[in-house]
Amino acid sequence: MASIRDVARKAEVAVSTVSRVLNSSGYVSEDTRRKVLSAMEELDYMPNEMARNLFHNRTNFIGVMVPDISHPFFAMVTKFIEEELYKNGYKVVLCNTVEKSNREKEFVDMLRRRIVDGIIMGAHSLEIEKYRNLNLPIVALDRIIEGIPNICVDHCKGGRLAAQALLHSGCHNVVQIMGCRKVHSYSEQRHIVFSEVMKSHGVQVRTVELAWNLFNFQEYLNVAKQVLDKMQDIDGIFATDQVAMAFIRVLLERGKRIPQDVKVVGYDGTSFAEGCSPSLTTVVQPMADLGKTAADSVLTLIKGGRLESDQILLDVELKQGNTTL
Amino acid sequence: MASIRDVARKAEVAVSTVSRVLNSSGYVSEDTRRKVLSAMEELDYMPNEMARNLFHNRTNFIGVMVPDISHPFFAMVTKFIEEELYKNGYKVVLCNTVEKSNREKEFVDMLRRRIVDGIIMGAHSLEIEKYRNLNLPIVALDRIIEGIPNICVDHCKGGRLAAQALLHSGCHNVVQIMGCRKVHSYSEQRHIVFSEVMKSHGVQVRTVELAWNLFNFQEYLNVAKQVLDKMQDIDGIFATDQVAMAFIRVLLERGKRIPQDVKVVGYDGTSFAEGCSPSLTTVVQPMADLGKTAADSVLTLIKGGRLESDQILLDVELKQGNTTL
DNA sequence: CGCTACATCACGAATACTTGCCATATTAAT
DNA sequence: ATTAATATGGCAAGTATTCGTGATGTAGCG
Repeated sequence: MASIRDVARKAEVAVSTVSRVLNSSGYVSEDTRRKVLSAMEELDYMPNEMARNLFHNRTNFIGVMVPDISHPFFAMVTKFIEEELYKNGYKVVLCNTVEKSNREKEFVDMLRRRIVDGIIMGAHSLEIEKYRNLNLPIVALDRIIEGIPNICVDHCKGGRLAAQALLHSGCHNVVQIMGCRKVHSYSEQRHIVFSEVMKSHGVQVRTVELAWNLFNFQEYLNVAKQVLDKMQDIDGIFATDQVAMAFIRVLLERGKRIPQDVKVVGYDGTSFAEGCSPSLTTVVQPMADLGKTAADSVLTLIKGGRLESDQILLDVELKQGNTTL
Repeated sequence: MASIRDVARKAEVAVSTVSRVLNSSGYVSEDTRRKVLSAMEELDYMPNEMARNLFHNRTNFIGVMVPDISHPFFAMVTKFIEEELYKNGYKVVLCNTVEKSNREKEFVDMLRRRIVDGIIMGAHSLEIEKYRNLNLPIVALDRIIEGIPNICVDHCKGGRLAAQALLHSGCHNVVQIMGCRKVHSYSEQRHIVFSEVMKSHGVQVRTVELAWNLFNFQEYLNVAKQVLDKMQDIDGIFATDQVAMAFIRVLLERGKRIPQDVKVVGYDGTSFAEGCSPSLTTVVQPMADLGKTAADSVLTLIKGGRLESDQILLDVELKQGNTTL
């Protein structure tokens, strides 16, 4: 493929002149300009971005790390991240981490090897110590890593909203399904608050913890069956949308009526929740905002700026569906 | 950050020696080797990948273009693409195209600017002419572009399977919802075959075409309402999972029983189909295979190899749910 | 012991490609 | 003629790799 040198040769000018035409910088006569432009066209020249990047010491890539891109929540957030980054001239390098814990370290190394300019860390990790206090353009998505700014969702409010929804619906005996505790996510908060609120109203709460890195609907169905086998008397369920859907399916199969017999509140607000029948009452996370804010934050860090706060907290809302009263 | 020069200086050897240690090539005495290694450690040196790439003229990036990463089908396929590429030392650059038709051209330009080594084109396009016969490492995912190899799904069989499912359930009057015809996708075939099979059995088929780039559940609900308003007598529906879900929701809201009154067959086999209640009978696309094959195909092209065929056709299966008899 | 031949090791220069700064050259205006 | 503005060229920087070449060291043979 043609290089800037080939263009220069063809247009009979110096390489630097071609560069000037390319970047519309400095002085170039209209005549030369045309010559260069037509040489470019003839040779079908495209500037080599790698050489450019080497010079500028940037890549315009941002690494986005998620546990599972096929999970609706992460897919949606990633979509908004991509959109915002694209608007700012950056591209997304995608990385799935499920069941590959060492990839997180690799990913941070990508930053140090100048493969990406920044990282949005939306993944769950078991070895956060590895990249503490790196002081590189990294932001965490809904996770707490010491020394790394995070964009989180107000899970306390989320837990409270979920609790209130089930309380209003008259639940007395509920179960909540939470992610693996080993994952240092701020989202644990919602289960703590949920529990507190429920208990303060005299409602019995049982908590079931999922295994690490579980993102598979069949597994969710198994969990639902096990839980419902063990706890036949529950009248309320709080879990992420997908897990909630699995419970609904098992409950309906067992002849329970929703919401009359059992109430269900989801968490996430993915299209899952609106797509199903009955539609799920769920705590909606601000995925668009989350994505945009995360993107803007890394960009700020890359530009050498500082974030206003080390923790940005975004709001959640309850979306009423037909699984609660 | 430290460069190879800094390491060389510190270890008191030539830059090229450091390079040899780095790449374990050529002769390096054990002594020198140790010196270099410890200098690297001390300086926390990481080779600059950009410079490497410039020299080798490769980036180890593959562009993956999808209309909407938040759509479960594309999210799932992307996941498998990423997995396979990762195994082969490549990384995914993600690009969403919905409502940005010029991005496809930009994306192909990325190839020519050496930003990515290859492209998997899973997007719908209105201007395929732009990158016909480019002879670059591009493969199309379930789309037909002249001169570009494609990995497709046997939509003929898919259409037949869907038709048979509705026939077996005793439908007499069905509607199928198809994507925008402007999108040159091989998936049109399923609707043609579906129609043929149904008609050959004396079943009336009506076809509704969606607008271009429609990936939003609310819109699907609107379409479902409109269609059901207009065609009150239909007893069978064939559409992609998400659209099918919208129909189910509207049907249930209107007091119809599924599958007694209306049968529904989906297409895709995303987790949507298994997550909902009633579970959807659907034609399952081989998403894992699709992703892996697409990834392997670009890699073959990048290595200068040739694909066995310009069209690779993957199999589909019917997954029986509770929306047909 | 000394010389040749070969293996081993290290280095400099060239390469990849673009950009930015400095220097030089040309033209026009005062 | 001097200054300013315009136009172009040349070279270095940015970093890692590879190749050719020179410099050692070692072994074998006469």
